[in-house]
Amino acid sequence: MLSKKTKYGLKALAYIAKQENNDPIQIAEIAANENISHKYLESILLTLRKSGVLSSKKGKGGGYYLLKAPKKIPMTDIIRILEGPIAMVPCVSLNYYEKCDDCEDEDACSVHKLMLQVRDNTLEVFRNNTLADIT
Amino acid sequence: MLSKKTKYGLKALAYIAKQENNDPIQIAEIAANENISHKYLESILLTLRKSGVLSSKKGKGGGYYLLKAPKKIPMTDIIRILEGPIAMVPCVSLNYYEKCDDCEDEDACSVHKLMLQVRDNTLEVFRNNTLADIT
DNA sequence: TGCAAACCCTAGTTGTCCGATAGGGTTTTA
DNA sequence: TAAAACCCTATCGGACAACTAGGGTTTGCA
Repeated sequence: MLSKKTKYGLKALAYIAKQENNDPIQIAEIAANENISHKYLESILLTLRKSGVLSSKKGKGGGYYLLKAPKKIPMTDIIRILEGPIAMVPCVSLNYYEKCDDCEDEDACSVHKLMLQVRDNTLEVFRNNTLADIT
Repeated sequence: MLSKKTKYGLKALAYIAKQENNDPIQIAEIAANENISHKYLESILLTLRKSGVLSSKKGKGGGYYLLKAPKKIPMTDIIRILEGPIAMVPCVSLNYYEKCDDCEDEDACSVHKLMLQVRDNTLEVFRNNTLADIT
């Protein structure tokens, strides 16, 4: 299941990317248009800023804006920042690999093989979609 | 993330399917070989029995056995029983559809479109794999 | 016929994490 | 200099995952 955090984050990014120019957009505007709690969205955008997807301008007339062109921002980046691993089990994760407590031999594990296939397919979708594609 | 419940369930089913004949296999044997807590596995197998994937024989020499041939049991069935929806958001789920609180127009939702792609790809993997394929 | 092997079933427990809220602090611009 | 806006930390309730406890019931075999 996709967390609300990721969902809200994606919607907010899409909202920002939709703008004609790259002027800063205020949290309040996004929150109102996408039906997201203002404070909660704030914490999400903060995460995205710290990860280098967004930057912000303080003070009156400030807000958040993209650091790169939407078509240069693949979904894999955003999902990994907000949701964490794309794989369904840590033992097939590229960026968050972890060995299972049970099962000694990964190659012999039935779940492992299946989840590898799922990961590859999901990854392909996220790699083929940029922020520009979902606006 | 795949729950342990699903993971254990898959491993147990694969273990049962691996046997030459269809004699009942005891919980204790599976638990020992797959490193799963006996009691916890018991509750998982119970779920699978109630869902019609497994049947069981009581008493001495009893255990669990498959009701159908492994190649007749698609992963979609098992995943849905143990994990629930395959989709990452309820609004793109075939079997567990639910409207989002936020977003009025699904067709205009950026997340919706993306997650539809993910669902279709994941579904394809689960449809193309049966229990026989992961043994 | 009795005992032990095995499944059957319901509840509870413990810990973690999501989703959100509270309450301020700091910076900037008009 | 005041208001607008982002910045940051802490907290919290509720839900859920992952077991655990503790028995009940059925069955096969000596």
